Amino acid sequence: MNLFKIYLNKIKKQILKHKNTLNLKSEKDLENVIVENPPANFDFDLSSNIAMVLAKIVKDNPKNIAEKIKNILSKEIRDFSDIHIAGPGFLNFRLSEKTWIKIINNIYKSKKNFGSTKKNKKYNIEFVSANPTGPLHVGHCRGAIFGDVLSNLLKFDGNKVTKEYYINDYGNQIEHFVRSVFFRLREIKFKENYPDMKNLYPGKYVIDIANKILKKTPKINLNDFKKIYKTLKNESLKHSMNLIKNDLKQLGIKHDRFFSETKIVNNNLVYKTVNKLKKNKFIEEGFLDPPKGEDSSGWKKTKRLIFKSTLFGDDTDRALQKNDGSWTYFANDMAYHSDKVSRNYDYLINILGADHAGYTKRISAAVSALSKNEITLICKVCQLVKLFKKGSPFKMSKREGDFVSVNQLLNEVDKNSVRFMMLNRSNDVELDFDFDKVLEKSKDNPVFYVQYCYARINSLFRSLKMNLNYKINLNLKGFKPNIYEYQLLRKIVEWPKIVDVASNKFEPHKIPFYLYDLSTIFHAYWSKGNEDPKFKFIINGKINKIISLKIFQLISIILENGMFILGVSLPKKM
RNA sequence: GCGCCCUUAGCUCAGUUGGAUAGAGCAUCGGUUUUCUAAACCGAGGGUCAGAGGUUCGAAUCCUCUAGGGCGCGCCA
Repeated sequence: MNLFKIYLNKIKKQILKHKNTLNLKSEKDLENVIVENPPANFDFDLSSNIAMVLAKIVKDNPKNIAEKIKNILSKEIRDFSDIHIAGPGFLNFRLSEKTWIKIINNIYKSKKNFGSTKKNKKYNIEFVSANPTGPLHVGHCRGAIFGDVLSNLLKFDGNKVTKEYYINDYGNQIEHFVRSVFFRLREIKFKENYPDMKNLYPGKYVIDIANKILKKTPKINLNDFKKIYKTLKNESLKHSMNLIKNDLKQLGIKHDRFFSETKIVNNNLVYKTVNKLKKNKFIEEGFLDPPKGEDSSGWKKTKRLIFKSTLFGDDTDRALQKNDGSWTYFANDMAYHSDKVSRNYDYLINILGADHAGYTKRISAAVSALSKNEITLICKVCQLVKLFKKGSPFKMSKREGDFVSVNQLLNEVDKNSVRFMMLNRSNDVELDFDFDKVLEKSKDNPVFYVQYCYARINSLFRSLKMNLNYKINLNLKGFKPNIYEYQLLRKIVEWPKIVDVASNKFEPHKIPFYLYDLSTIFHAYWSKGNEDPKFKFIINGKINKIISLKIFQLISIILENGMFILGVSLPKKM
């Protein structure tokens, strides 16, 4: 139900029928033709650049061509009540009232599906994947919400989506973490001082985890770290993953699948993956040069397995083995992605933080190699979140206690505001997150602005003692939208296009921006009744104009669909 | 040194596969409430789209170069 696509096709069809009149050769000539909405100061519904595109091909004046096209279309397409040539050769179209009624009824019928096009693809989205060494902090929030909303968006657009979390439960960081728990346990049990060692995790939650473990197994043997490592690791990770899952739950996020790195190592998936790529000569033994611009004094030039990622657009080839011959993080991740590739998705998406942007080329290269260039890994990088409090920035540092956890954040700020605000920017730009601003109930806070729009519509129906779904029949006689109502209608039919573009380009931020714009036009119209009583919706307890109510129903459908995608609440009363 | 992202109004940012007079919010100034929710609305001022070239009917958008800011560079995860 994308009006612009529908009329693009209708127009193309008619023009091709008359291609001899216009000296056209084939459909290819119409490739760059678009139909979109004209600028707001034109009182028209649709606009096309077709005459200008054709001018280039048939080497004629765009205004002459526009005139010819206008003649053809006004005879062949009955939906238009007016066609107008403007500017350098744009064609502007006004839809007839009859057509509008048809469109409105169609939208109303599609309801929950309005805006959705059945794309029917299978996606895998990996996001968050934070190290299971402690609870989530604010920095994780953006990617988490981005991934969740992108999933909602793609699902709304008719696709199947698997939301996945890769648990990095292997390697040095984990050992440091488990050691931290170990020392906390000794601290509690033997009153030993917690050692002042560089790599230990300082957070209080480590003590909580130690206490939980002690409660469950009070007789745990704490003499030999190596001996109890496996058990202790399992227990510690279980607890830290619970912390993370709980944080995600509070944000309204639930993954479909958790995939463990340890499992990859234990099941020899890395060997299998490496052998596969060795056959294609994408992996070979060799030497790497030390990285430039960094201190390379500790560099060891030894022979090891190397993935030739430069064959797939990376800047340098990548090591798969450490000095001791064990696998690198990348080798394991490659094996993990090999598993994802084997699961037959149409698209793989990874959501990463800005600090991992440098990783995208090599992992994309890996997916290309593994899938014989069949599958593209799409990496979306979320830039940093800058935190503000009372207008001034405050820095988080990884050192003790100096970071804001998701838990703390949600103690201060409502989940709905957090979700909306985190998406109210393109993922490519840094985001200022102001604690005080999200608490405000004003136009400063776009969440409330959009919610208020819905609340007002509901209030209106309440005043009329009507249900929001009250059946309203339109007929030509009563259908006389005013200029504000046309503005709203024109905005309403943009919704499917917004969803389409947002989902094609993986840019969920377009949704909140659109909802805000729609709300702006609504609030403006609402206030017109203050200036001029003839714009009031209720006069003497009765409906003034049927059409405005119908339009508000359409708006509420969009707000419901949009906020559903964002995972933000939509109260009927505020 | 190299890679990714960014540079649009005083500030924070949108800008739909290249389209018409580049748009919002905040801030500033001035107005609107006997009324369906003022959590709102209306008006005013504010621009060399970082700079320079190029591509073309047409560039904030595409290409090249330059300058500035952020993140990163592993045989860590």
